Amino acid sequence: MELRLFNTLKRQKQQFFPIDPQRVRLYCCGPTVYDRAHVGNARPVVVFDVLFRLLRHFYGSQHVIYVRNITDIDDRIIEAAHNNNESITALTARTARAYQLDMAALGTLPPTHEPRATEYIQPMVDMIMGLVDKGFAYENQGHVLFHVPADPDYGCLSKRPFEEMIAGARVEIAPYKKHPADFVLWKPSSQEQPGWDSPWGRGRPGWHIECSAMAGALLGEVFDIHGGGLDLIFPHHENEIAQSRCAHHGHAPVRYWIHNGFVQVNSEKMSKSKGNFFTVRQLLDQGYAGETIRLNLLAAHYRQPLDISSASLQDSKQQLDKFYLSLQDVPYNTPVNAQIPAEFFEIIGDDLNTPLAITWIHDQVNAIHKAKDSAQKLLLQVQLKQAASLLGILQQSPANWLQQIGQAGNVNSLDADAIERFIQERRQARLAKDFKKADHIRQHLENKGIILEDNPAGTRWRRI
RNA sequence: GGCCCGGUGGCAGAAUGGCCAUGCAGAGGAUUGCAAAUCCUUCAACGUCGGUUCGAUUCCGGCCCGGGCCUCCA
Repeated sequence: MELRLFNTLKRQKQQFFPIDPQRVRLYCCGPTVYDRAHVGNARPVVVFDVLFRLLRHFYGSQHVIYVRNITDIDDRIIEAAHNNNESITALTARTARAYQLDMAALGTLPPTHEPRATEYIQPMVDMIMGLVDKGFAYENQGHVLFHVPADPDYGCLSKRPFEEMIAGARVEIAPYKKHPADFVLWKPSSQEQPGWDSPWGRGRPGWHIECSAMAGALLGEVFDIHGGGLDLIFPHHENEIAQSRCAHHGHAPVRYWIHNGFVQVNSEKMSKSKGNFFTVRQLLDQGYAGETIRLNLLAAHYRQPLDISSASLQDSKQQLDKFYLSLQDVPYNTPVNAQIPAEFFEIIGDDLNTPLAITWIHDQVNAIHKAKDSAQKLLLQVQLKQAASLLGILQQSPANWLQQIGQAGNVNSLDADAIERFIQERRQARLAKDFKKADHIRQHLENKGIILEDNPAGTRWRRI
């Protein structure tokens, strides 16, 4: 399989070659755990999960190392803990756990490593010391700053001309900065603020250094793929590159940078600061299955903006219903020699074209319905499940989806036993040619969100 | 002010220099005791003005509109 990825560094698609096929390494910027994750936060996680699955399939699951950090020290955390009247450790532990549960609900695999920033303070301090020693950073008034003009390659990712970046820009002017673009590696902490001892006194790390330190510690000085949202290109990833390169013998730390577009609400970026967000948990509580949310997040190409709404979620749910309907009655105990068709890899390998992959699924579903014999049908069904596993969907039993999980907003109307009793009653009525009664039962169940489907083998039910 | 994206049928959303995307919705039909599911047929789009070309939704340029980054942000 050929995997091509759009590399932000080059602004074009490039074929992916790992540095070491035995150790394919990727890093994704994880959450700052001060609050629940909203749907926009979930997009890169789901996109990266597809990439992770694809790489595991291709290189072998034990040969892919995926790191996603948890930022558990940050000024927003300090503030939120203060507002909640809660300790920082309690807040971050609670929020990190919620994050893991929310992402698991979306069907994402846990990353190989999930390092916490507070567990990597020493590597950060070491890295900062190295930068100071080499003349890329300086201390001033208890702050340690990265001196941007010292790095001639600064701007290689965001492609911002250095001078123009300053002109008219809203950069923070601080008295301790030599240059307006210099950014904080380490800052002093007051008595109330959390802090760690360092050569520059008690303090805490700046925002960007943690990713450099954790990626360096777990993946090495140079690794394969680094991703995150479009909004991280500047300044976060630009600064990360600068720090890592200058600390690590001038080697660019990452070969392929990939960035996802935003989840939008009414054509505007979903963001905490705008307040136009909803959390993954809220959608789950409204009865949308995690798999529905996941499919919705994969319905547009990852670099395109993606509007999410009750209509788009409903559309995704309906598609999953349709897919699962085609997978009913798969005799899974029958051994099948099936492989994912090459055309599917061509689609998904072309910069993760998930919308086209979903179209492929529709085609496959259509072929299943038209299959001439049961052996061919089974082959197509197994292929479908295998291909869908790379997208992280369609892995549960159709009955489970159609009667429970997929219809979570409707599971309380009638329980399965009651439905079965109605079906038996209707069967008797039909045998007696009492169609009026049979139709009455059908209508009664439909009013409760239960659809009955008669077929030669009997009657099947599902929720809608 | 600087830099960067995008504008496709009623909606969602891909690909593509010349012919069908696909899904939902709509119309008609097949099937069904009635349904559901499924199948078949069908309608319909490429912001705008120029340029390149035998031919452009697709390449180039201007314009209009929307979004984003430059401050925390996935």
